Amino acid sequence: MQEGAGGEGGIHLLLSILADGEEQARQLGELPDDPRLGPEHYRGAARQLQCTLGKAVCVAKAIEAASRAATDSPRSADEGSGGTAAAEERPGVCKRRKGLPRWTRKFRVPDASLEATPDDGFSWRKYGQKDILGAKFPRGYYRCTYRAAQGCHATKQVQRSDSDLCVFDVTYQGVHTCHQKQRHVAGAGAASPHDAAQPPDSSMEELLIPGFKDRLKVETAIEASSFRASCSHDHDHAAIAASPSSAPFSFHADVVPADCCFPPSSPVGSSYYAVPHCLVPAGSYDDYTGGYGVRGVESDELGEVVSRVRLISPPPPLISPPGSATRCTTTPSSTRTSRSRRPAAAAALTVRKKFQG
DNA sequence: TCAATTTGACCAGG
DNA sequence: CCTGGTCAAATTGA
Repeated sequence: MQEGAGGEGGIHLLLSILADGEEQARQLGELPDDPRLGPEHYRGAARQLQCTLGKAVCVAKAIEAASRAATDSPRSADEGSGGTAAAEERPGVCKRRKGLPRWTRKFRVPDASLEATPDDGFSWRKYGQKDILGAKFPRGYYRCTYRAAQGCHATKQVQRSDSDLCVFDVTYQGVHTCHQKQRHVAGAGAASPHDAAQPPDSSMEELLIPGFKDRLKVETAIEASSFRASCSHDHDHAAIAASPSSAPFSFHADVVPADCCFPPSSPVGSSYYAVPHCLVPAGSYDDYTGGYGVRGVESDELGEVVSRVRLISPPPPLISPPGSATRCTTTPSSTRTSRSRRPAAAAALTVRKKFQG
């Protein structure tokens, strides 16, 4: 029941992008005929317009795909993949979600001995942990608490860095389609829709956590994103910056620039350049497997894209989760509803056990 | 008692 | 065949 992914929200976004494009075209037409500006000046404006149009195409495709998906079987990527039995019931269902947008963030804690794992403001439920070859620390697997209740397939993987015990690598996969209220960082500046659990903007922040406090209870609604596009003329990439400011973590967080803004430039044609990173992870500094593009976008991917479109578009009606006075979590059984009791601590406990033992 | 986490097993991809 | 991702029964704890 992913309600109308890419529906009205997507339309709004599309209209917004088109309006931007119209404005950019107007500005292009009004550029002064000044020989001092040089051709690059005009090319830049043209590129910007091209970026915007590319995004519009992507959003439109996403909307189209979403409407198609709504008429087809609405089953999402791994919804209801109940282990062996479910897999047997649906041969061919892939447990892994290769096509989903994926991006990585780094979280730094001030003290390596701290046990907590990064909290990005969303409610996650741990569903697994695994020792990874070559890694000193196990990787924790989390999925959205509202996976069953709201069909949200966002997941994340948390792994402590080998080289720096203060650093956690968090890999997000899929975007939140749920309506959970997202907490944001207290003391981290103005509330922002920007979210580490959403695909990153063009700056690919690395997040620092100077005051690694336990979950704070500041709630904020996901506001309409200013979702503005920016074109990198140096990279010939289009990227979207979803109101880059502070990330909504439940501890004080600073954002520092990372060293890389885009996926490595790939020798692909102009159609790839047009890949509006707007709707895809703009690339992570060390991991990017989305493979999105205007061309070859698969339906599942589009579903995620559309989901994001819905999230970032004019504020969806924020449905308070059951008992939302406190944050609720729901287990995959879809019958459980209660406050998260041991947020993120357990995984870290395991890490500590490993440390100690 | 209920819900979240842990952990071993299963499965698919490479 | 190895590895990573997921499932689900068992365990934990409020």
